[in-house]
Amino acid sequence: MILKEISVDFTSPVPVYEQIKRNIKHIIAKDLLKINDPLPSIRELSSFLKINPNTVARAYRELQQEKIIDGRPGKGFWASSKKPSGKEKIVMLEDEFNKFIEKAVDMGISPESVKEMISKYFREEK
Amino acid sequence: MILKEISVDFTSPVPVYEQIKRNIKHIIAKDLLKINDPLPSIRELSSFLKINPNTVARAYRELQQEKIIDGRPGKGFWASSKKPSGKEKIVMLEDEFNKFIEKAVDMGISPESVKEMISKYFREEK
DNA sequence: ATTACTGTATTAATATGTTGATACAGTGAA
DNA sequence: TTCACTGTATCAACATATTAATACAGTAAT
Repeated sequence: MILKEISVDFTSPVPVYEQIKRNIKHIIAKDLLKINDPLPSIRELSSFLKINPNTVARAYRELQQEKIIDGRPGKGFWASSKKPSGKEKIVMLEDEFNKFIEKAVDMGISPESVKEMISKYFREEK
Repeated sequence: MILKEISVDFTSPVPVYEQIKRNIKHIIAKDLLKINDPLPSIRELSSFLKINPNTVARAYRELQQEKIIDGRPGKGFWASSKKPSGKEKIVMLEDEFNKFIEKAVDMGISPESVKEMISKYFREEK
């Protein structure tokens, strides 16, 4: 069971439902949860974490909207077989990159410097 | 005067003080405000925008903490001569880029795909 | 139909973030 | 000092976001 893979920090400014989302995403990314594998039920996870079911429900609902997982009343939730395609993910990534570029512009950094910083980043990566 | 360069959208979810910060940053980035040039006083800008002085004060205080501007009671605020150096800005940019990469990892996107997406971005830029 | 699980909806409590009302304090010129 | 401007601090009002209490509804096995 993947329950032990999930933990939250109640002192963090990051909302609990958001921490749960990240946990699940990591679990799926690491392939600890394959297509159609069941997630812990909302009640199971909420009592494990000692939080309200609605908090877990919100995390699951948003993951469902993002097509990461799927679920139905009475059946629970499972890792979606319609996970976002590579193409869809790239579109999401482009959106994030645009936000990053916008921040750079806000800082008054030239596109050339941004480019250089990134080249350096990938060059130094091991 | 740079007053006309500053405007806020009260229907936006972005807080007014944040909009003011961005305005000022853009103005300085575009060199409409050079080192030691005075900013409108807190009261002047707040009455121009028809908002509370505290809202402008918050924007100015945070810009001061970011070393973008400087100021003193009785003297007003002015564009800082100690604006973040190119090196400091690059460090800030690297932090932002790391967050971006972390998001990509969260999405389960390989570093190669990220690299490719970015190359494409700069290739298509005009 | 009953049981024992599932998720869902409604509403309230709580925490946090944003803005405003108002009074206070620093600076420099007349 | 007095005046007219600066920024600052305190507190309250308001909005928004997060979490909880609680009741409701779907599914499947018995």
